Amino acid sequence: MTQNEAPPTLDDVARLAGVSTATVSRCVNTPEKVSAPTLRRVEAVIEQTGYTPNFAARVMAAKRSYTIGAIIPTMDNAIFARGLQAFQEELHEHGYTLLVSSSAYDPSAEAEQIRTLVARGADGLLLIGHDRDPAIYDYLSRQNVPALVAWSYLGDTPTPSIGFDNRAAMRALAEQVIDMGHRKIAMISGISANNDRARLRIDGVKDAMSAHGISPDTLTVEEVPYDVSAGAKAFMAVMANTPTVVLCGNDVLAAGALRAARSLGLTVPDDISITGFDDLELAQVVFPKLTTVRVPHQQMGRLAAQELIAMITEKRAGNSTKLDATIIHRGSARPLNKW
Amino acid sequence: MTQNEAPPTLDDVARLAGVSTATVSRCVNTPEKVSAPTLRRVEAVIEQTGYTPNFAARVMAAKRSYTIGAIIPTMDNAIFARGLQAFQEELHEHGYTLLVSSSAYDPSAEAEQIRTLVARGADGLLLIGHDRDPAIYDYLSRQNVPALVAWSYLGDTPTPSIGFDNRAAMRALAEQVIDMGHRKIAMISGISANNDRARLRIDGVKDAMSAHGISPDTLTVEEVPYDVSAGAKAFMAVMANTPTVVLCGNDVLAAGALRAARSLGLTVPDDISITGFDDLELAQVVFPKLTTVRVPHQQMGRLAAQELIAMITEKRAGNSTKLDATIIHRGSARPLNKW
DNA sequence: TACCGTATTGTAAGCGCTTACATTGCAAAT
DNA sequence: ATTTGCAATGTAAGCGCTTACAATACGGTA
Repeated sequence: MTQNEAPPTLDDVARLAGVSTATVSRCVNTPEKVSAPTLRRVEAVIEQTGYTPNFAARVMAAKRSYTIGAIIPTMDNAIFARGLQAFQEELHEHGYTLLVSSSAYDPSAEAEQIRTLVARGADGLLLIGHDRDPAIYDYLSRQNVPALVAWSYLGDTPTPSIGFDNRAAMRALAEQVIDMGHRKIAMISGISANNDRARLRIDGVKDAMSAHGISPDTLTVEEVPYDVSAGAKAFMAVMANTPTVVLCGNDVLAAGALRAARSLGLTVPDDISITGFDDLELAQVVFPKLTTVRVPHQQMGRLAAQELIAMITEKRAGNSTKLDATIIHRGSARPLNKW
Repeated sequence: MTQNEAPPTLDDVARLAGVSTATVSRCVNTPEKVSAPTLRRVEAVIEQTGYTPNFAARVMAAKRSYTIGAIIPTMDNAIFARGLQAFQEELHEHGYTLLVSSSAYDPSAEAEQIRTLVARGADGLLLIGHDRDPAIYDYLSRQNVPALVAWSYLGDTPTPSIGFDNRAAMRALAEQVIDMGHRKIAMISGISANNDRARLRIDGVKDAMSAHGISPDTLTVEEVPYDVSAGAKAFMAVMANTPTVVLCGNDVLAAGALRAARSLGLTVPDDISITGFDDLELAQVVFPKLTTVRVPHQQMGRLAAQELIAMITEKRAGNSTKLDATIIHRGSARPLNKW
């Protein structure tokens, strides 16, 4: 059995094809610079030996890895999956590879992952949200690694971002709910520390309340991790204040709230309205289907990839783009009709 | 502003600390071989310069990357998320980094990803399921990269695996359903081509039918991609044969089936029983909660990590482990009471 | 006092690739 | 026939690190 042989190197290929290493390298990277006969001969040898370029060596010599790193807060639920999928596809079409790691919403884990990805030669980084130690941005600029923030658009940030206005989106949803007659509002939010998305969504609700003459102080907020059971538990907690609507910072939390409501014998939306955020597939799986905010995941992912690649190849600062999030009305919220 | 400077290298550190490059390398990798004063001095310089070892250079010189690659069929739904999370955690505790990529259930994409990960110097690979071109296994053994299969345990495979017996698990569930009196059975399966898990689950149902004197030919099978809408559509299709129970190859498909049932005005489980597989979080979010097969995701992930690390460090063939999957009864299936 | 073993550090040879620069060959221009 | 320009190829210098081996220093032993 063929085994334990060292894998073929570029030198091996060069020797077997009777050309120099430079030529083999050209065949692999810039075939248009090689004459047709030579190219054919070299490719035959590559095929026959099963040669694969050694990535580490390539990165070292070229100082370019064609690799983009992304650090997302979690892989556990689908929040980032669709956007990341689109990001990855777009990258792939441009010859880049995506390296993903998850930080479990832990800032220091995130910092470590960022260092790891940079050390691995990532040409650029995708980060989620703006909230993080400024030292990280310093480090990145010192290492000359372009970074792009997604999932959150803020006006004037030093690091460019492709995202939507979490605050305005949540405000829009809250205003519609208020227009339905709801006044006693509760919110189940993700943990807002180090998470601008969560924080801004809470702010958005308060904005809507203020704008409609409802004191934001009357908002009951429960902050919990983004998982179904936590959402259910939080629902129990906020119900102590007898709200008529529970706005959730995320569909996963809303799914938990829905489950808790059912277990309390409450019918949604007749007894209580519940809304989500993100429009994950989950939103249409639960019953009733969730009224929620649709986030342009795919578009965000694709644009982020394009912008990041442009930043890398054109060696320029990135441009931010604000995308629109839209309210989707489904069955989980309805006008209040008992006064 | 400090910018555009080349990041500090090991040579820089050596010069600033007044030692040789070998000593700096030792400080980083095997500090116990360096005298305390030297170590202190070097560490101070590292701290002060913000030196991070260049990963590519390290891999090249050491021929060891402390990186494990995993190629999963999809990140789109949560099927592999929990297991992978556990895998990653266990790896991390041993100083390894995980590189994940998804093949979108496409064999040739998978093959490409495998090559990519090997070229990147992965010390070992985690693969999902056994079904793939033998040439891939050849390639891996030629490149001397250990691989481990997860999510499927088959008796005597050349490539070791950590998983459960998909066939037996599905058979067990099917037998319980048959014991409930069901005779007209339909199945919504994932695409079985190149997917032993899907295939074996179908086989498991047929086994159960045969064992109970029901002709396996009467099983209606609909194969669709693993997503909710596909599950819903497939449900419509299998209902043409008026089954009393629809076994789904996966919770995601079952969630789709549930949704379709509701849209047809059918009550689950009174009008029809539906079961899932995997026991994802989703299984408890839908209504009614799914009767399903619990897969030991976490345990599988952790064990896989341990075994793979052992294969790498001890340079030995891997051992397979068979884990147990258990049936979880919740509300989506019930005994047939109308004869 | 001469010698040895051990602990610590240094020297330098690669690891497999890319790429600036040098060389070669040949058709077109003079 | 000589020169020029360009396309194709080769030469060789690194990229930043690890590690086998060599060198050194120092305490202990005979």
